[in-house]
Amino acid sequence: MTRVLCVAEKPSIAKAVANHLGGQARAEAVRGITWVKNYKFDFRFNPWGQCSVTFTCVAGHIVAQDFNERFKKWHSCQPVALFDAPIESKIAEDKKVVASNIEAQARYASILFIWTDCDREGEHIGTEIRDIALKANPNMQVWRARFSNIERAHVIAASQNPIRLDEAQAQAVSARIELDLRLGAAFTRMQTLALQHMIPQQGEERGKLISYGSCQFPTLGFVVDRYLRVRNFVPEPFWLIKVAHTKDEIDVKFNWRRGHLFDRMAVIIIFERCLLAKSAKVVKMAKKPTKKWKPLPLTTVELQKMGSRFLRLTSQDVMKVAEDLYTKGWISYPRTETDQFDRGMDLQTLVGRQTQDGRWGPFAQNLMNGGFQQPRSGRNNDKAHPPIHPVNYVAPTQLNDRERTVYEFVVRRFLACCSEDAVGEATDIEIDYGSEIFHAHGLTVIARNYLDVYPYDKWESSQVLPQYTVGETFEPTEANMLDGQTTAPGYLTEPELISLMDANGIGTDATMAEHIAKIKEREYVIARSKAGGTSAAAGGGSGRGRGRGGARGGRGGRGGAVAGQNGGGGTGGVQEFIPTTLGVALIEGYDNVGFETSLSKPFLRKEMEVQMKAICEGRTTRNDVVQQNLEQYRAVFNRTVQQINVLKSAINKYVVNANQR
DNA sequence: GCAAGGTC
Repeated sequence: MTRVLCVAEKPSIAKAVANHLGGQARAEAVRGITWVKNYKFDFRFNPWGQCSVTFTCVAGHIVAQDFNERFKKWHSCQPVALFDAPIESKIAEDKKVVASNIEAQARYASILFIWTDCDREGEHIGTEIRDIALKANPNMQVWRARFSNIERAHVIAASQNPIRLDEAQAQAVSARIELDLRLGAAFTRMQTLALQHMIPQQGEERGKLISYGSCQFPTLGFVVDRYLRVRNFVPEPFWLIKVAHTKDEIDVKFNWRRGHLFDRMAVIIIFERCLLAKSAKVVKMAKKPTKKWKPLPLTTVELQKMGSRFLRLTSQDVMKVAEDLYTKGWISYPRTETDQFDRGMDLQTLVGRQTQDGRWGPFAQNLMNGGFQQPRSGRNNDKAHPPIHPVNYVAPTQLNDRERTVYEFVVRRFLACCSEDAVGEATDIEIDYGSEIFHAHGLTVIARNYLDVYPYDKWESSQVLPQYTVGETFEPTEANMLDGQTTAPGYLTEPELISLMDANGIGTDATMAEHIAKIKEREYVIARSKAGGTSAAAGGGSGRGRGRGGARGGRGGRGGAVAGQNGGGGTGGVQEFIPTTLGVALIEGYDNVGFETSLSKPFLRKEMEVQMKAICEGRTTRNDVVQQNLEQYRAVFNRTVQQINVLKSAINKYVVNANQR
């Protein structure tokens, strides 16, 4: 019988697929690792006939790249040499057993069938698996499965239609790996060696590590950018007009269509015109049905944002907890970009499992009794994993505090997705008063629907507005000219930072939390709990003043010290980030080295993403991209070394001065 | 003593 070796990217996929293909596949243990199993079964693949199958897995990348011995030691060479020092590939230390398992299994098989995730990294991991297998058995045929979820029929279809590895995608990843390694190591060594003697440190033998990474730096850049905007903020006065009218014993407040103006004289003139007009005329009275849409299916990025906003956990903690819940089988795979459920997925069964709960059971039961609605579909599909959803029911007593809050959130979100939009009635009234338009808006919530199970969204009825008719005139009870001023934005919060990283392609859903943790660890930023923290279910953004002034903010924070030393953070509300003196100095230093795009800006990472796509589409090659980027960064590198005093003076300005005080 | 990416 033909022997086929199947290899998935992770244990969960191997197990799920093996069981779909092989019924209850026999799981053989692998010496030295508990989490890899070799599943054995017979299966008929159309192209190859009846086969004896071994289904195993790796766990992400198996091959690691590093500089060779001669360049590994920090003082063995100039940092700039790392731009072209030889790089070696070898089996990662902690993956040796995984690799030898593949070698051993490959010796008995004539076909290698790769089941890594269908994304770029998965394609590269596929080539790693192939290289290891072919070394042990050069005669193997190599195939790959194309699948986008682990639903039974889909998996079986994939098993019958093997395709080839996509070499271009693997090459794109290979370019990323080389660039991240060379640039990360070169800049990290260079700036650490040049600057660390200026940074005070306590106790440690070696000076502080001042790392550079293509994701760390833009992440820090976002924090510093916001910080400078807060510091440089200049409040700006504005003026506005408010009108009130009492009808049917209801006090109606009308807001000015223009919002507010920054010109006092203009407002005075307009206000006088209003007063002269004496009476106001109703120009619009509309009642119309309105909805608050239920949330989209849950992605990783959204989970992290909601976690740091409502669950009082950092993004890294949310991910850690979600991993645990996944490993224990309570929720689905927590790393996904997909916000649409597959049409074929049996969601009702999953809803049914939640009916036994004391908190949301009745709501779930209601969905089972006919209230179920297909979830909305977002625009993203990573073709590898469904949105995050509860898989099995687990009682709260079986979980620790953090697990309980994350599980509760995942379940409530899922039930909300399977429920109905909230329904309300909006009332809009517009009046003309002295040729100015003022409006009042009212909302009556008619059916809360999904809101009953999803307390993280707020939608409340406002005061009931009285009945007006178009054309009706009245004399306002009150008309006032008020003043105010724009207020500074707050420091960058964790959900805001995650949104920025996501929008700019900094890191992946699985790594964003790590980058945030890293800039904390490097002491580029400190996190603290935002005063007046967000209660478990407060609304989204606080409606802080968003006047013209808010958009200002050039560069160059006057004055030295930035953040205090007590970086507690942890309990309380949302985390907000404040750069340390070191963090500000690094960003300002690189901005002042004055290369067209500073290392602190997200453009470079975006550009790399664009080039990776070009490799995938065959418009360029791996080597061209690597060479061209190295050349470009080498210019920045050389210029930075030449002008190292620019960086040093930024460090002086912030760090040294701050410590003298 | 460097990075970012995968996952356990």
